[in-house]
Amino acid sequence: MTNRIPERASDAMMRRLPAYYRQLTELESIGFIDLSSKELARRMGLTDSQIRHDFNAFGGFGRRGRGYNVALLRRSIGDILDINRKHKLAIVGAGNIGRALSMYSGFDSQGFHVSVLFDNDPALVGKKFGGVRVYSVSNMTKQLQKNPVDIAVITTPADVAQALVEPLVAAGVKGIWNFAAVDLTGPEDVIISNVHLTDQLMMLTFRMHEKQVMEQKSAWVQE
Amino acid sequence: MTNRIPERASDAMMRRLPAYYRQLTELESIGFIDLSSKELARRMGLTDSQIRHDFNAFGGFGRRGRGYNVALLRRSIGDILDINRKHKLAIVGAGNIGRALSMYSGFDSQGFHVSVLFDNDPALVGKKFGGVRVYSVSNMTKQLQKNPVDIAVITTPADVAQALVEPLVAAGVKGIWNFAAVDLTGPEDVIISNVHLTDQLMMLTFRMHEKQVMEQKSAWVQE
DNA sequence: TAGATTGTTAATCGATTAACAATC
DNA sequence: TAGATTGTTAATCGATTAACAATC
Repeated sequence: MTNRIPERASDAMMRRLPAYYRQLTELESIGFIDLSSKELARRMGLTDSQIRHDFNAFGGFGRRGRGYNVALLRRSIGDILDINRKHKLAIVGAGNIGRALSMYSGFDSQGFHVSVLFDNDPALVGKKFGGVRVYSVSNMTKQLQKNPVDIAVITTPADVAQALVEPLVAAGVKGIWNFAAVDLTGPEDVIISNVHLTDQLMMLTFRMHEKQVMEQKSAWVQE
Repeated sequence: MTNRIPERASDAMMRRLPAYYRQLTELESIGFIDLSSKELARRMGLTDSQIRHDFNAFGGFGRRGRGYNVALLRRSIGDILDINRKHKLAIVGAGNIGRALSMYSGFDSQGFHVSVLFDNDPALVGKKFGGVRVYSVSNMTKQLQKNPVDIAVITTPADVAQALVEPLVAAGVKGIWNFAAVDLTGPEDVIISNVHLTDQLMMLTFRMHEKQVMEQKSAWVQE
């Protein structure tokens, strides 16, 4: 028997997984029991072939001739995403973004629980935002030893962000969601996602501009 | 002469453009004048071939034997991204996320200026966050006629988000950055970017879980 | 059984990388 | 001129789509 080490999923496929999960949650809630790849493809703007390919990369959850059981499929994709359990989050940086994320209502319902905030500002330490208490960064290691978290969200100024990675990893953090405007690096067994909010706005203006240029060109050719 | 309509850039390439821009801004600030694709590749973890390919899709900004002039290249990519001019933003929804984004310091320095906030809550109307005044959503159309914006940022509850698209588009908005937990749709000449914050956390847990499983499998095979 | 639809392999398409002539 | 490095075409790689046998 070969113990095939599963290949790393491509970024393109990974990005589809939460979308599948959302769509299936929606379909389950409106009473769908069975679902064909064709119907799911229609709703999501994908091809049925791609959907079957994606699901099969993780083992195949359907029945020939019948389609997929929506509840089972949703649960299976939840397992793949590892969201059928709770995840604890620490937010480091209790500024605007950090406080907003700690009060964001969409996380808890998906099993993401913000359990602690950290900040350097003595004026913020001891305060609570969204029911989450702010601790001093100087007590971060001690605090995370008492109450470990899976994921750290970094919302500090860019210049102090990299220095946080080492103590966070030492405290057992396995994933970092970084909103500071730098590309953070860390040990290879820790997943780091660098968000770069302004990049997203730049991609928006790029597509806006691209569309505008294409329309001009297209009108010009027609003349 | 053929008037080739430029092809739509792939998502993969588009995502590299802001990263190029950031890297070049950094290199310019530390005094680089010329730069080879090889050196840029090394710094960004890409191949030199891909970099030359990317730049050439937009016309080619280098000189054989010499490399690229950093300042010129940065400016050229800024033109492609359309960020060498100011963009005005309206934020619709003055809740946690909306207020945080209005106070976020990273936008203005890149030419993204939040000029107005809208909210339904009478308790918020008239207040200011980050120097930006909150207006009632019922006055949105009138207000945007007086002070038009390029981009709308939607940070409302999911159930009211879609209804905002039509009036925003009618008021001249060409791009929508949507943080509400729905996929918004609009006319095809408007660019809509649906963020889905929880999707990003799910992708993080997916990679964390994937890594964990791969390590277990790998250890198991070695036994 | 007949019709439907998966799981899976083969074909196609597009993106990345390699190679090298052009030229600074 | 010799060395360096782009611009650009060709080769390769990987992802998407098509096709169809398996089977509910």
